[in-house]
Amino acid sequence: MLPTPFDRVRTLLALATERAAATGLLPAPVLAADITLERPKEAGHGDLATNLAFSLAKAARSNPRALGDKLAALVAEVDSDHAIAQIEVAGPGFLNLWLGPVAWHDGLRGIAAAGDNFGRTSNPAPQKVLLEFVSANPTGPLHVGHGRGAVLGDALAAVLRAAGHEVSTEYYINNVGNQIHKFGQSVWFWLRDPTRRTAALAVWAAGDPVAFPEGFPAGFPEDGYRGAYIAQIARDLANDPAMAACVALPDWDDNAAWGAAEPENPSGRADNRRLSLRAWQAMVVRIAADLGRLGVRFDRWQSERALHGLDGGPDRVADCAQRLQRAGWAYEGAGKDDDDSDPDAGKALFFKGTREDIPKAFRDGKDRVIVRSDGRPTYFAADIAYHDDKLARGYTHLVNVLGADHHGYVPRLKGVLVALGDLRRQEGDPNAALWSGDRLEVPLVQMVALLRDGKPVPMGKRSGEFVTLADVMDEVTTPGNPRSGPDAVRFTFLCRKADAQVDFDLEVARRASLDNPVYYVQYGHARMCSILARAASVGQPLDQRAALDGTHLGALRLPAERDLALHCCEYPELMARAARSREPHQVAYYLRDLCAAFHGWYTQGKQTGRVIGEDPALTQARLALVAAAAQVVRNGLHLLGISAPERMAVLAEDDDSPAAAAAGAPA
RNA sequence: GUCCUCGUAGCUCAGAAGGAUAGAGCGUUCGCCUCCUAAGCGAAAGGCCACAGGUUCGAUUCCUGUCGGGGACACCA
Repeated sequence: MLPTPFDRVRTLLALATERAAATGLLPAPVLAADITLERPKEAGHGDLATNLAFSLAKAARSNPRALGDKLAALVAEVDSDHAIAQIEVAGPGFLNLWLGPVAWHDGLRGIAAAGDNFGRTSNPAPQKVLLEFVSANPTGPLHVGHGRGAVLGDALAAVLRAAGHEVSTEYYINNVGNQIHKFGQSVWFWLRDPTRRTAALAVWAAGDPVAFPEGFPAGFPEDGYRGAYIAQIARDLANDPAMAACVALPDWDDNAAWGAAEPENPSGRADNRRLSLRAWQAMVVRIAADLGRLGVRFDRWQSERALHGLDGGPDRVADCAQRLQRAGWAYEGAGKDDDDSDPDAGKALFFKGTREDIPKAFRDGKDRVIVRSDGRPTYFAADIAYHDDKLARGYTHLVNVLGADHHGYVPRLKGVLVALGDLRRQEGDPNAALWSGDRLEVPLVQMVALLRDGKPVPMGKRSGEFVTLADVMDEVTTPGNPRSGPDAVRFTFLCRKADAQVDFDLEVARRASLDNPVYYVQYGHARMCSILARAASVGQPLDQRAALDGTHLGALRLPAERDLALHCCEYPELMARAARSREPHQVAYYLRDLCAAFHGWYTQGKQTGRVIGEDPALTQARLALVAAAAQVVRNGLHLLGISAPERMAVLAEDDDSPAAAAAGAPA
């Protein structure tokens, strides 16, 4: 594979530092991978620039400019191919360099040769990453906030894979506990009263989710789930013969909150249990469908029930809790529920997350309960077992994409990894070093504020009224193009870094216009494709062979052409950066910038000569450049899970009717 | 109260392993299609990078504090 100009220059600079080290100018050479190279914003600063002389000046006991001069001379010595046409020391000590034709020509040839794989690099030190994201409770449909986490996680997985890491994705299903209990109970309420259910569904169908004239139906469980979807699940289950026995029961006891801790009543009433099971499974199916529509698929769905051994197999949650206690990381103690009223009550088991030997960044503010005084394990206990299992499976990096409202949970989880490491050391596990707080990274995803035409869309889970991810995709999809909705949702989320709050304006996302950046990039790709198609239709199709060989590239003379080529060649650089910082949004910004560079060159061509012209060599050279740009944009869009259309339908004219004009006029 | 996070152009946001004159879109103003998509391009205007200290050759970037926006502080998940 042909090196990109970036790789090539890095190699040369590294060679130069080797020579410098050999002559005693530097104490040690620099690795190519450690050299930062950038495309300067300023045209006069060369094609590429590096701050290498700054970073080495101190070690060389020299000043950056003097060192830069020497490095520049050494670079010229080692550059036998003339990949670098000119190199100069500028400003306080930057090395600015201009590329020789061979360097960027080879870059373009490399893109043609790599094709759909351009941007994927093999990594000398691949990380084994387990990426957990979404993991929303299966007690309700996904909303936009989940959608953001889904898009970010999915794009991050793609970026990491492209950068040569080994990635698995997982969704953790919290199918045990109080929330599942409430959820099942809520479904049960509607299931056993068909009359009221039908009436309620009619109210919802009428369009107003909270318009119950007499208030929400009496007897509905306190803190139950009040959404219409609950009644819909009940309706779907109503004809299931297995549910019949459940309907007649006087009260609700699914015991979903249990682990195996109470042998007297280990599993609740079978009929209720079956209902809960059906209900959350139905929800998981719906969640998976919504995610699938968004283009998000998981390698694995991890059931919390399985960790508890509720579906057979060992109870790994209890096992972890016991071992932590044995190792001195958990203790039985008194908490707030521990009063005099019930002397028989057991003691809760606390994880000692406040221990001084936990590094401060991973230390919790207080000890947390992992097994309640009644013997039921908490969510935290299950998560301990889950993360223990993740590391036991050999992953070197655990990445959990979490909503920012869960940030308080992070230190506790990292503290647990420290404890598990110590535990394994005590047990003599040779792999104990794999367990440590810094194995876990938690990119936090900020909230999404949903707007419609600049005004907030009210959301509130308690009232049962909230806008689902599916609703948003529906609203943002343009008729005739089912991909448009998911494309717009994905790109909108990827246009923000994760830890910034985002306003998602339904109107803007639906609009096929410039304030919707996905159209800008897709249009760029379509325009490139239509040029290539046009060339073929006028009898001058791109000569693939010549593009691979770089036969005609010498005909490209404009600075804008070299810039565009170089911009394309930067794609793998960008990918490595995005992977390292876990920031897929960088890809979205890169694509937008690349398209802007292309549009600029294209428009300039109306003066300086269009792509398809009289000179066959120049035409071929420009077509090769366009093809390379199209390849990169396509690869980037596909990486982000967004379609890259080859043509886009021309939009209808704006509505210039008097009514519209009047509406926009000042009053 | 403790902790986390964000404060960059009128608006929405990029940028930073410390580096050259801080960028883009929208909005405003002025230009550019006989043409392979004007869903585009060029230009102008718009900034004490919240504030105050510190670290050093150099800070919008790192550290500390202050002030603002958001969030978290359960035997919920």
